[in-house]
Amino acid sequence: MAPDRRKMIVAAATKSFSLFGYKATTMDQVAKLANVGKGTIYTFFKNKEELFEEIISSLVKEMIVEADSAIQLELSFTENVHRALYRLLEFRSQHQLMIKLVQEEAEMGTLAVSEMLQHVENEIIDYLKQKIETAIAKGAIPEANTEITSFLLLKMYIALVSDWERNHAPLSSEQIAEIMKVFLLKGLQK
Amino acid sequence: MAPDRRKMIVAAATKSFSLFGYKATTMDQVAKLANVGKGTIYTFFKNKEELFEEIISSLVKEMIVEADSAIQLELSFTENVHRALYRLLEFRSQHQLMIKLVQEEAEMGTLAVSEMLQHVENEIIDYLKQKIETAIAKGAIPEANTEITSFLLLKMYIALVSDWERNHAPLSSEQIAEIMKVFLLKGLQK
DNA sequence: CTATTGACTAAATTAGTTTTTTGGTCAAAT
DNA sequence: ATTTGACCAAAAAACTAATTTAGTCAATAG
Repeated sequence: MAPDRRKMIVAAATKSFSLFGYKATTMDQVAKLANVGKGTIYTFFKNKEELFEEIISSLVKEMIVEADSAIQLELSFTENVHRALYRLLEFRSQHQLMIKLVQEEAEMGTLAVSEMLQHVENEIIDYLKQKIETAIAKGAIPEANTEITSFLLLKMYIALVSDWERNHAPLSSEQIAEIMKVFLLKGLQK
Repeated sequence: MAPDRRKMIVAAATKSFSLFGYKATTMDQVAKLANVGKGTIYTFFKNKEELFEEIISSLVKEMIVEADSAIQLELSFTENVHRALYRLLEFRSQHQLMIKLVQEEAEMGTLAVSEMLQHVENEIIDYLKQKIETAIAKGAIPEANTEITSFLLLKMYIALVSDWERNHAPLSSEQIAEIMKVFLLKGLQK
């Protein structure tokens, strides 16, 4: 049974990116961790960035599985939006690789990392967009610009979960759900 | 009529900060621009940062005057929130000093500048908070956590006006007003 | 006397140079 | 047909020297 070199490489790179970040991970290190010659990496991946892309791509798939598993058909659309988003942001704050990448972007501003995080954000927005389109088709919510709506939903969520904590004590899931309800359901108008 | 040295210094520093940013402005330069010996600056201000603070403090006052002038009593609360916020973000994108500081934060990450922009943001949130409290007292909108609500309102606005433009064509004032209405007034629920 | 100044200094920043590291290649080995 | 690691150019880091700058304070001016 020959070891699957490709998988070893991806596993090693994932581990190293999670531990040290993108920039501080060297291809020599990945090769050593994967018990593989450095050249072998380049038979599977064009370069470091493509290896990174593959890993992020898997990560996004994982996230979507997570979000989907949070959705329950018997609940309302609004409730499910909250549940899916909350699961996604929990994922972001609990997965070692995501934590490291967010940190690397903040501290060093590594370009490849910024691009990749932007990409992840866009994927999440696309995911939300699809859910919103389905809800509109089913007549569950009124028509709207789905691109802007999904964009704004995510931004609101990030504001509540991450930005808020810069100056205040973190909000509980229940508090966030309550706030979302005010904005999504009733609006501020009496 | 002795020239008011303090005013000359503040004027010179404002000009230089607007033109070159915080870091690239030297105290020698400010002194020369203000036709004043460098030591004189330090009889009025403890250090460079305190001089900066005074200028930002004036800026915030200007912004509040701007926002207030956008408010019209005969319009609805929601409409006025939109008008005031729009005026504030217009201010940010049109005032030379603000433009320069936002740019300096993005490009160089100057700490003193980041702190000052955070301070400006907090002042805006405080301003919104007062308006919301008044509206609640008048019974115009339902009760809510005013701290979170004002925070979220600003974040939504910045998302629509600034973040959106990273990947899309800018939204017009009318479009933004429409989106705000959906979220503040009606919610997404049918 | 008080208010103002600019030469002065310690500390920080920048510029220039050398050394080390790193992504990627490819001839040799398996 | 795969895999490898010595090798290379280019990028990054480390180091140093030279310059700049915030802030001080003894001398000066009014």
